[in-house]
Amino acid sequence: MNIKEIAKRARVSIATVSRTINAPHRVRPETARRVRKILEELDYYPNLTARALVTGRTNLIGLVVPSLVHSFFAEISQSLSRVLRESGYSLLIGSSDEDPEIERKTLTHLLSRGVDALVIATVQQTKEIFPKSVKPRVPYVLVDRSLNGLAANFVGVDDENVGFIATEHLIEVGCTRIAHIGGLQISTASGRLEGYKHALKKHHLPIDPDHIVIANRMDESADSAGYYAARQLLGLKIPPDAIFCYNDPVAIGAMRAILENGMRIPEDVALIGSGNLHLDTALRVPLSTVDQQSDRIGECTANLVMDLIREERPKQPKKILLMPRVVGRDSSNRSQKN
Amino acid sequence: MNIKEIAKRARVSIATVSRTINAPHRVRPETARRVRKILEELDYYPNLTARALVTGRTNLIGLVVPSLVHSFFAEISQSLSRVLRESGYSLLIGSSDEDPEIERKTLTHLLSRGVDALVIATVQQTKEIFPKSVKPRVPYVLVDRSLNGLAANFVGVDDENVGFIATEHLIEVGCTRIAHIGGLQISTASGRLEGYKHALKKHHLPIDPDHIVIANRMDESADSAGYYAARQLLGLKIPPDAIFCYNDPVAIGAMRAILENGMRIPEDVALIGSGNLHLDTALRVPLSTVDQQSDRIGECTANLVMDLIREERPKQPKKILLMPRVVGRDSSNRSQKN
DNA sequence: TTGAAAGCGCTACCAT
DNA sequence: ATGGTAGCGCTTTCAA
Repeated sequence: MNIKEIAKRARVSIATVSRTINAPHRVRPETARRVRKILEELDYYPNLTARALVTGRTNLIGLVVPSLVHSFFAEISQSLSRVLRESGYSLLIGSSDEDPEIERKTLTHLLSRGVDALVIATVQQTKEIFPKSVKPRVPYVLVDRSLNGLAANFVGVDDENVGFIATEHLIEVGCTRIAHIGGLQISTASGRLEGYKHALKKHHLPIDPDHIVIANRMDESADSAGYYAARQLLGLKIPPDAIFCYNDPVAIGAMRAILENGMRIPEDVALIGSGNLHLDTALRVPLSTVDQQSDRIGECTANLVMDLIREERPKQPKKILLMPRVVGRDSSNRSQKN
Repeated sequence: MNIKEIAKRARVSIATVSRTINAPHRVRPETARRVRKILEELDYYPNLTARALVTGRTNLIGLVVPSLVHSFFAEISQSLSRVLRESGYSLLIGSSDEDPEIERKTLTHLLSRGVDALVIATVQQTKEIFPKSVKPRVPYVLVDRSLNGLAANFVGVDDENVGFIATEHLIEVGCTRIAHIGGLQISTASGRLEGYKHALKKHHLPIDPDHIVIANRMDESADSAGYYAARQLLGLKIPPDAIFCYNDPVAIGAMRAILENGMRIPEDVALIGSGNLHLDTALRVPLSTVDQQSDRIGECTANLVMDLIREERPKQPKKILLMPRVVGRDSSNRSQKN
């Protein structure tokens, strides 16, 4: 069923059918009505592939995330998807499985598909996120993770701030030997580490290199990475009395290690993560965390993306920083003790 | 950058360029080499929209899930995405937000986009999942939830079996007053309910209507639905000593209600859910569950979908049933007591 | 082995 | 207000 068939049945030209669909005001009401009737009778839906080919716009937005299973990215995808859908866009989702190589291939593929814009939570660490000379002809937005020295559109939180308020929170509840389980070398990890150090300095607490451990994975298995990192910390001669974890999955692994070790949370070791996942409250010990407004990230990104598409010529990249916020729960609740 | 430009620079016709890309054996090796060189120099990637228009195949698979945030569907999406990507397909994902109306619109939209096949975890309850007379011209596969009386391709678990083995597990650990918090009127919910009853009958336990409560939501907020349903059960004169929950999110809510009520799990009330979510082990009480092999669902679906696309003429619909399996954890571990 | 050309379904321009 | 038609970038005959 195509526009030609409709035209034949309605005894008008295909141009008129097209206008009835896309610019009804340019068709005589009576004609439009007749065409519309046929359209409905035959349950016609335009072939969006053909439309895309001629207009040069697919109404497709490409999204690349490290993992769909990680709630944080799932939440972003969900809200992004909702807002875009309401404006007639569809989401072409690719998971990079935390692999830079897959991410690059996926980006190339999405570009080849003609997406109107790209949204990327990158796992790459270099500025050249696109394969050499694959200059994206479309606007793109980085979410959650930014890239040092790359002036790109960005939506996320200020990670140094995340690290700072999380650490300061632990200090405020009375902890003094605060460790950090960090992530790999990406912006979010280094930002949070900086914030952590910054908070310690401000409160005149020493920065002990032994108290900083890097978890070697941050995807679904961040859990076990957090577990081993925490064990390492607990094995120190003077173990920490608090741990700020890179994110909630890491914190969940750390929680397991601490409890297995016969220690109590928060009495012996207080714990805070980041991301504010849905299930945080249902955990062994309800987990304190830093809320990163994942929904808002999705919404803001959707709106930014649509703005970018509408723009004629690329403007100055926009950075949208959302405010992180500490959500205190049992895992850091030492108020009774201090 | 298009095929025409390549042809000009390589001093061949566009047909030859096309053949070099799609059927190299039909081009003289020397010519092919020359063309390929230009292709690489200019970093050419074919316009897949144009290709789709002429071939009639987009290499796009549409996926509609009730929610991306629900880990179970996220896991399916992830594995589906991986397998399809490896075969050159992309996933066009739409979340229906548990709303049948949005689901129908999304389906129409995806069809309009020309997806080669559809994968649907439907929230609809009638056989007519497609809007009236929008006859899908493409194969589709239902996952997780089937539809009574609709002979469609299906991949999922045998839900009656899920209910049966979950309930029997509770019986085996010594529970006798076993309640069920069920889901809304979809196949998975009614299947599990049947299995629950079946197990009770087999073991000569009474089926008490008061012990069957229906949670009115099953998405992210299934948590709170489970909470209220459990409170209702705990308020009975003789409260149950075990609850089989429709799924893990519901069980998590029930867990909260039980603990808040000052009762112990599993000593006072044993608990089992379904879905085997990643975080089950990290919960307040590690949750017993029924594993539904979400990864395998994704993989099987991907393979089935590709088979269906390759088929010339639609064959008999295929039903792929995976074996559910009880995963016993603390929440039902009453072995010491019995 | 290669090239010319039709045509996928649609939009957009120009003409009427 | 409507129709004719070029052409988006590609694949696929058919001819040479």
